[in-house]
Amino acid sequence: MSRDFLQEKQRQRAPSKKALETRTRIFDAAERVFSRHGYDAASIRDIAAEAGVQGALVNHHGGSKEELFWRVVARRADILNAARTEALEACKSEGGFTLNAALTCYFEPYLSRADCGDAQWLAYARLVAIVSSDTRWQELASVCFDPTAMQFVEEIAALYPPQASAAVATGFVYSVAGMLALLTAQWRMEALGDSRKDAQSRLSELVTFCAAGIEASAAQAR
Amino acid sequence: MSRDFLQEKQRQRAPSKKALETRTRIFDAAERVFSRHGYDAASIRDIAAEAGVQGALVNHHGGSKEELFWRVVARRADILNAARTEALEACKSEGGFTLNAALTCYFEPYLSRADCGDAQWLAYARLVAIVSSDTRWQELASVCFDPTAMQFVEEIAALYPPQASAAVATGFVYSVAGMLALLTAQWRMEALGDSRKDAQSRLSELVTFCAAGIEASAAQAR
DNA sequence: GTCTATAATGAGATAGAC
DNA sequence: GTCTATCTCATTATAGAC
Repeated sequence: MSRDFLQEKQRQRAPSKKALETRTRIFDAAERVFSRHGYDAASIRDIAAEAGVQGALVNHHGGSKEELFWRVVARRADILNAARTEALEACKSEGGFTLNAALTCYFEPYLSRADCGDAQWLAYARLVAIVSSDTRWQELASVCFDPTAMQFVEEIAALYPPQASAAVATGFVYSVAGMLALLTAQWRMEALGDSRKDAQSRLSELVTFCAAGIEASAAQAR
Repeated sequence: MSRDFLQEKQRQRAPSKKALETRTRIFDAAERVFSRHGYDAASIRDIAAEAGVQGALVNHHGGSKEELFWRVVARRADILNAARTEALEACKSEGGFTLNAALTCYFEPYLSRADCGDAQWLAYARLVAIVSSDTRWQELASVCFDPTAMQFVEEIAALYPPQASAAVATGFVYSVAGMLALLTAQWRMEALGDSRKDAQSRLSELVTFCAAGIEASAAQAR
């Protein structure tokens, strides 16, 4: 598997408006079903039923099951990465670049979309968690997420001496794991005694947690 | 599904030595196959082949696929929880109880087994990651992991004023997410520029990261 | 682009002999 | 306890009509 098929092949003619709507409906349905059941337990039939189309149409628009998953993940990754990079650039040009600001620029574009009631973005969060935790999706992760993550890691590492850069990279992975936990493991937090709900204050608490963690790790590596 | 079947039902007579070996071989094989492919993508046939037995025998010893998964997860959870609680008690009775010590008591029993070359414990790490990140295994997690986790959360929360307890619970979930990331996402750390390997120093860095994070979150909640 | 129908495969589970 | 054989079901994917 490679990213090749993510490039739409040259079409004979532009797709009709109706076809595009159907395709979007299928991709949205796939996103929800994959997020509910995971990759393997999700079936093309489930996805077709959720989208209100026939199974064959899912294959037509999405290709094989694995291709469909790649496409669904890549679709929002592009939006997300653009928002993250843009926030980072804005932050740097305003001269207020700090560790806390960098983490906020990375987390916020995601959390604001997911936490504020958009079911599709919330579903997408679980897809990212799946991709991030399974070596099976290593190449997909490296295509969709690593370039932007690398950019952030380098910017943050520049705040510290060179010998701390490995600690920063690891701290960033811990931070992303924390972000995904916030999106997918609130049930565990509740089970352990945290029933707070406010999304904004959870974001700021996550940033506090991760920034302190990276700061301490980098200081120890000095 | 409930935990009922985790209680071995009364047997007519004690199982033979050979039968116990076979059972262990099947459980070990299931652990490896589940960890490689995830729950859904793992098949009973794969597990049987890995154990060198017939498929029917897997059902005989493990019950249904879902029961088998429960049993495999519960098997090591008992060992792990005992080691964690014991370390915590030892630490308290020596009077050296701190946040860092508590986190070390929770992480170390796991990481020392997983990082130091034991393939079965390493495989088990991925099972825990699966259980912790999917609401489908919510009940399993609450049976196997929540009681001990709760104990640690309460001990840690006692170090802070009451209004910080929710932040401590959330910080603990972030910390466990970090521990799982260390065990299952080293490939991401390498992709982002950390190629260090030493297990002992990674444990101490993880503790540094999480302790600083919890400390800062608790301080903010004050 | 969309549908129906179906091919081809592999899954989990069990019956019953030994 | 262990094996062989088989049942039953669901899966992905495609062929071909419209």
